[in-house]
Amino acid sequence: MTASTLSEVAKLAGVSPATASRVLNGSARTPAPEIAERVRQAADTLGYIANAQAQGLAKARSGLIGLIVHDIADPYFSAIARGVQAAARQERRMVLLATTNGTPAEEKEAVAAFAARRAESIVIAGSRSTRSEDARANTDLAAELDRYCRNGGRVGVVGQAILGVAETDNYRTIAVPNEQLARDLARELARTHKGPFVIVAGPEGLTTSDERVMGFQRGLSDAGQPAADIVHVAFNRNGGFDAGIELAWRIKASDRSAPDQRLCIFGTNDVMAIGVAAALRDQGLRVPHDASLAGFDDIEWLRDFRPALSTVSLPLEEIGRLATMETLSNDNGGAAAVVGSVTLRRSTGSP
Amino acid sequence: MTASTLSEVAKLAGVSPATASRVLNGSARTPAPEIAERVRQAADTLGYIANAQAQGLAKARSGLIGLIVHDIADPYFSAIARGVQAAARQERRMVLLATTNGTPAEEKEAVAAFAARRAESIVIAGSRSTRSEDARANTDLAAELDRYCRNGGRVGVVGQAILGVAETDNYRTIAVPNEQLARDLARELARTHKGPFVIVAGPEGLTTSDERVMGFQRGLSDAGQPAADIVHVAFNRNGGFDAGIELAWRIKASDRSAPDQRLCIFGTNDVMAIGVAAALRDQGLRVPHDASLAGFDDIEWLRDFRPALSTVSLPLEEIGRLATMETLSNDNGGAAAVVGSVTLRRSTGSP
DNA sequence: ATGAAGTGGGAAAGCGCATTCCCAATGCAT
DNA sequence: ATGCATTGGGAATGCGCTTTCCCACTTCAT
Repeated sequence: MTASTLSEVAKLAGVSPATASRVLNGSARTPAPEIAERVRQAADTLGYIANAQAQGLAKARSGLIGLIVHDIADPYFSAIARGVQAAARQERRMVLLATTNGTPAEEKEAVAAFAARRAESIVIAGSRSTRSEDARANTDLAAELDRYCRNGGRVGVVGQAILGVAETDNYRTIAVPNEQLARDLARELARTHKGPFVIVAGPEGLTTSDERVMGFQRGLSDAGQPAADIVHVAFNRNGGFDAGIELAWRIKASDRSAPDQRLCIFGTNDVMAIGVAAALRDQGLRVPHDASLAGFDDIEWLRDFRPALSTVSLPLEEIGRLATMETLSNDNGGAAAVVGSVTLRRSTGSP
Repeated sequence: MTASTLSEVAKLAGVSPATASRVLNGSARTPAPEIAERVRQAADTLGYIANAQAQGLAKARSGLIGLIVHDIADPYFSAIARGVQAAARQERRMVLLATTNGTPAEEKEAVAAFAARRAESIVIAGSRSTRSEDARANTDLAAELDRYCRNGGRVGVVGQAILGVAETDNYRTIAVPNEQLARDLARELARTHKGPFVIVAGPEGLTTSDERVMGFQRGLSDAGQPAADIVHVAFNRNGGFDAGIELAWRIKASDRSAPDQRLCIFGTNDVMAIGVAAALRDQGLRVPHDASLAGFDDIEWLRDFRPALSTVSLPLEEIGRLATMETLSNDNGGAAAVVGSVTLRRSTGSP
């Protein structure tokens, strides 16, 4: 590690480190053009690259943004990550990445690690959990975030607020209207679908899933339909597949030609819905012929899937971008709203 | 930013900063248990979190790994990123993320930024470019990497080596046998397909695409088939779609029932192939009925796509993991090899 | 001509930590 | 009882940079 230092550059240019710093790394004071040129020359010949760690120490600003996701390979999160990255780039920051598998305990660790690196802000994406076995870890996470905020860090949470964090101005949540949108979706579906509804949900206590379930049920109720059955499985493609296999039996046992017996399945996220579709196909059933199917998120990579999936479109990249800007801006007004929309496609079309 | 410091902890515990450092952040010397306990208590009540920047400065180690990808939302890269993240976590490092849209100029900037942060190693994923308009930027990138390596940084490149970088022990490339695998794929396809082949490739000069094209042609030649036509489009889903629209005309104009006129389309990556499929479907054509279709990469999220895509399976997550470990390990032996395999599915099955 | 205000460079003091070096205290063999 | 090695804590230095603060020196109004 023999990278050259500022004082080496200064010495070569025949100036003081202070002056070199001023010309190379910006400051309120601008040295004379002739001197500046000499310093730049010296820096160039030495291949000088400022040590951001030292700068961070001296300026008490790191230029770092921490991003916490469940799984970076999940298209939901990678879309958000793209937005975060874009915003960070625009604001001349770098992003630190942490993945947690969705466990609050690992989220807490990530926050601590980011705090140690003095990240200027932290963006947390991914559903919260209200399960009792996570209660302890959630409390710890909230405490860690509290501490981080008290020390001047800013945090932006995508989706739902994290329970127990003091609501300071440093802590913002980018609300995703999961419930409202699921409700809209249900109402929309109920207009044409007359048979029973089934919800393929994530584990109970996963807030995002719970909100979507609740909204969907409410939408059905709005439409005068009976509540849907709920199947709880893993909140991913394979969970959807498992549920799909199970539901296939039910579909086969019913009279599919009777509109009032035809099933409409709502997967609480797109990849689950895709898992359901795969399972049904596996069992010789066709969508929408034998059952309707809808998802949530409108994942970009799934749009070429056939039958095209009815879903709720969420501006994921924009959400990531928004969350990031929110943690960087000082205007505490106008909690920027995320707007999604019901997108009906073939998977809930006529059989 | 009022985070408490080591000396505050030390003062509260009634010891010197040196001692506090030794107990809290590990050292060859271990203070007495009774003292250690006191320090730990103090740290706890103050909510002390070590300043990683300061530690990095003092120890000349940052604990950072830089990851450079074209686009984090692309499932190819996000799969690799998952592997990098897993390895980093295992080795107690954090990952810094940079996206570059595939331009060498931005890659160079990312390397410089990582160097400034004193990242211990850098993993670069994504195809190289040999296009003449990128030549200058490539040279700059190579120079930047050279400098980084000379200063003790380690770099791991996924795919092809970057031209012009001095081959030191700090610089390693995780070779992906694109050409060999494409060749295998072509040979395998040629066993059953008797009609003409068309390659939907990325822009000329994109190394990954070029390698796959070359390998495929070689495979066809091995099998005694004439070389395939090549369509150059953008190396993404929309590029594939564009090519698909064009090819649809050709397919419609041919006698699809004649086996020796049926087209087999090779998209040089999976998302391009999906784009082609979407376009053909759009034009009322069916795969594999009206044409065969194959891709490359075996993207996880595309496996539920129907018709199931014949492709070349690449252990993307493992590649990311490998690249990372490679830059962290000191044993310079055994250039760990990536092994892929041809995976035939329905999209190239019988019409 | 003289003092006040303004310019522009350098010296020096940290930023928060690790680590070397020093030193007092202890244990042990002789 | 004496000398030597060993142990364990603290003082001090430095990592590479930013930023006050200070100090010539120049400019301008009076």
